[in-house]
Amino acid sequence: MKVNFIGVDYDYFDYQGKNYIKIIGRTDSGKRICLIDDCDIYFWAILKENISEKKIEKLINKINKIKLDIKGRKTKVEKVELKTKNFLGKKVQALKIYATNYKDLHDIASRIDMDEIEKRRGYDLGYVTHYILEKKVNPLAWYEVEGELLNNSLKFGGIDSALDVDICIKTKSIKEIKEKQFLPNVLAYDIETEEFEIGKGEILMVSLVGKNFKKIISCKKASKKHDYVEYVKDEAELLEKFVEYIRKISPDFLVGYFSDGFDLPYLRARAQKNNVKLSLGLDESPPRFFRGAVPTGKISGIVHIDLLKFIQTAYSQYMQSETLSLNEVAKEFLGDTKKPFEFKPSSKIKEEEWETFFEYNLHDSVLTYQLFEKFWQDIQEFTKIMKEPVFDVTRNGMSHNVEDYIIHNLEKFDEIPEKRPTYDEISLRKKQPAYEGAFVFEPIPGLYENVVFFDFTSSYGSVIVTYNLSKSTYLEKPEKNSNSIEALGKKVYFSKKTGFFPEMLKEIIEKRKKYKTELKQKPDVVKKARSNAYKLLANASYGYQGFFGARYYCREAAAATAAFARQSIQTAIENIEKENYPVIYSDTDSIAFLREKNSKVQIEKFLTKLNSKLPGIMELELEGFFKRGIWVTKRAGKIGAKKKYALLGEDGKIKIRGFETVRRDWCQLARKVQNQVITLILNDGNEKKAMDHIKMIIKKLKNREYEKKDIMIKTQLKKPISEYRAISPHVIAAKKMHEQNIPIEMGSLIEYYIAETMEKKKLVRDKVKLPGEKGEYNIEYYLEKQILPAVENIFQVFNINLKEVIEGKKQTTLGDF
DNA sequence: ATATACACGGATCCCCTATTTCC
DNA sequence: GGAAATAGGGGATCCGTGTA
Repeated sequence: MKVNFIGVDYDYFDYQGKNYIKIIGRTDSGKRICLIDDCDIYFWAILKENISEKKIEKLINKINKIKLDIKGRKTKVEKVELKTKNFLGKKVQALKIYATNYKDLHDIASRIDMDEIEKRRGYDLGYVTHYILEKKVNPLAWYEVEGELLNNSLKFGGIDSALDVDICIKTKSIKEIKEKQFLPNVLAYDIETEEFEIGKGEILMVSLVGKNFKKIISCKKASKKHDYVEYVKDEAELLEKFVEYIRKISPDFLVGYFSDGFDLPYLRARAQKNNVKLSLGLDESPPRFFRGAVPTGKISGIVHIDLLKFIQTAYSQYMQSETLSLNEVAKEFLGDTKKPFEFKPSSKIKEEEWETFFEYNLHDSVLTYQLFEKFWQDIQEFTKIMKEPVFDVTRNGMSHNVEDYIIHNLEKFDEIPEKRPTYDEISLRKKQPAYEGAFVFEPIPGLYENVVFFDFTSSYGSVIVTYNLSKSTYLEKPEKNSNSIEALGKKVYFSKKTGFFPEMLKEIIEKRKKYKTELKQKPDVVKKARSNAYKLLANASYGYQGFFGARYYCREAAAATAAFARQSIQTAIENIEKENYPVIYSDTDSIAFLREKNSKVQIEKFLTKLNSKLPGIMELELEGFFKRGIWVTKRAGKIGAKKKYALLGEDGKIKIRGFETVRRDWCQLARKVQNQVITLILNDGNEKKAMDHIKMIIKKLKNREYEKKDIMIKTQLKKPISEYRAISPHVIAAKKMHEQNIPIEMGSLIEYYIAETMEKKKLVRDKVKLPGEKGEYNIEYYLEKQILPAVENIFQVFNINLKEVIEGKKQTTLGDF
């Protein structure tokens, strides 16, 4: 039988002691298909140098005889081949050791500790990755498959009858074909529960939203019934109905928001309690959970996606939202929000309120569904580039993605994969002191006109490529013709023979450039997603080499990258100053300077000239021209504050970096006022209007004209309450919330305000009150600790001591405020 | 558990010294 | 008068959140 196929969910199983891959996907006619396949199983034993042929032959014979009987499984070395390969860029002789079962590779490897063997590698990739590498059946790519149709067959223990698919094939041959359209069947879901703690209270309702499908299952009755609501008699029936609908719809993707951490584990817990089998898998298996910071929930044959995780790694750094709550994320990407609903115990919800609750619940799934549509393109590109299944790609962090990319591109270099670091190695790496990072220029506080920003494109990435910095190119001993620099308190050397990591990164950067240009010429969603994926990959590569968990960890390379980057930026600054452009500021890879009377064309010419002198793929680009920019002093002292500035663009847009305005742990009022002051000053070029404005604000503050929402302070709880050594205001607020049974956990955003107190209290934390608590805001605190600190150093730029002005005025015209 | 360092600034912690309180 | 308690100053540290 021949069929066109795309792979979506990857899993494997053992049959008669051997491993088989089970890929669930679709045919081009939309049929659900299961593909069964296998591949050679092997790992590598890298030999020491200069081992005689005779010795090798003896060694092979010895290894060939290895047989194991462990974990109730008989396994053996099937064959051994001698190959010439590369390991960390060096030519090596290695034995390719084939075995029966992937899971036994580790045990076999530990038996092979002969003297002639230097290293053992390639047994820790996981069967799915190993299979994808071996057979090149990449997720979300199209293939023409030829094989034996299993129909009520006894093969593999009757797998085809046990699986809820249209076609089940044992693969004979497989060949890549041109990309076809794939419109996945997607179902979003969301549950509402009595309690927040997993499994503690009953599930009140479940909503399911697909392409042309809307459903609420609930045992609570509303006064008016929408046709999408389906009543059930109790929780057990609700769970059964939920399973029934999912089985009927059989989606490729079941999508939730924070569903790894809440919805799916909650459903599982309640199913256990009600003795209902949560047989969501195509083989009717219940979800399996894997340990982690947040456990991940896997459903056999259906890809369970927790969108929150993907957004976290792929998008959060470019987002405006202050939290990654469904509400804020939907607001930012869809321009839509959650429906309003005030939570209370279900016994207190009136009949007419249930209707609103249903609408609320349904809309959460609608938002989740729409967000999936929004990110589907990105998920596809990530999957295709990393060549790992959607389930993993949507959950992995960026370092993991970088590593997957490397592993799936090693073949071109004939490289044997490096192993994952052991626990001991990781602890050792973690103990290493931090190495010197980026250079930041200390600005001279002031208001400047005609500011230009130059940026190094993919700065760290370009440095790694240009100076060939990686684990495989690092030279333990100095060599003459090499790249070298001071780092980690010594001189470090890197070979000039291009390593595979810099080479891969070069390709990533080139691709990113290519798609970015194409995108500019003719925008489309695929190019946008692709360009973005390569951009993220390029940006994460530097961090990867310095990350303690990386297979290709190289502290010297990471430190050298930072060192070469410092050198590059400092040279660029010198060259800009040499042309008599005053440099105002610089941080890591960007430089701000004044163009004074020079035209934009002159600046662009100057940029070309600068670029002609840069080594390798180092390149400066024009980030932008700005009408004005302001840099301020630090709170204490007179020196210029780094990482804090504001710009007025040519288009009139204001760009604010680092100021309290952009920090969520300052109250709205202080942030808004600071923003207004900055805007007024940048637009007018002086502080006059800003001064009037701030006086008015202070007056209103003292008259208590502001609402609670303006003065709420939000701070995230980063660890369990008990672990805090310093008891700061937000910890006190969290404690209060805990006492009032308001659900909080690590990661919760704690909201509180500072209130007036009867007695004089010294510590701020003694004045903390929760939003619900009665009290009046503490005028002195908000003036002295929020409003004034936010704007004081901005006025300092004009040599105005705001405090003196305010207090001075107070003396002359008492009662003015 | 799962990219890096640099930086700001609030608040508390903690040590020291001076002053007050207690006996 | 001397020891213990308290207040306050100031640097160190913790903590959260930014920039790149």
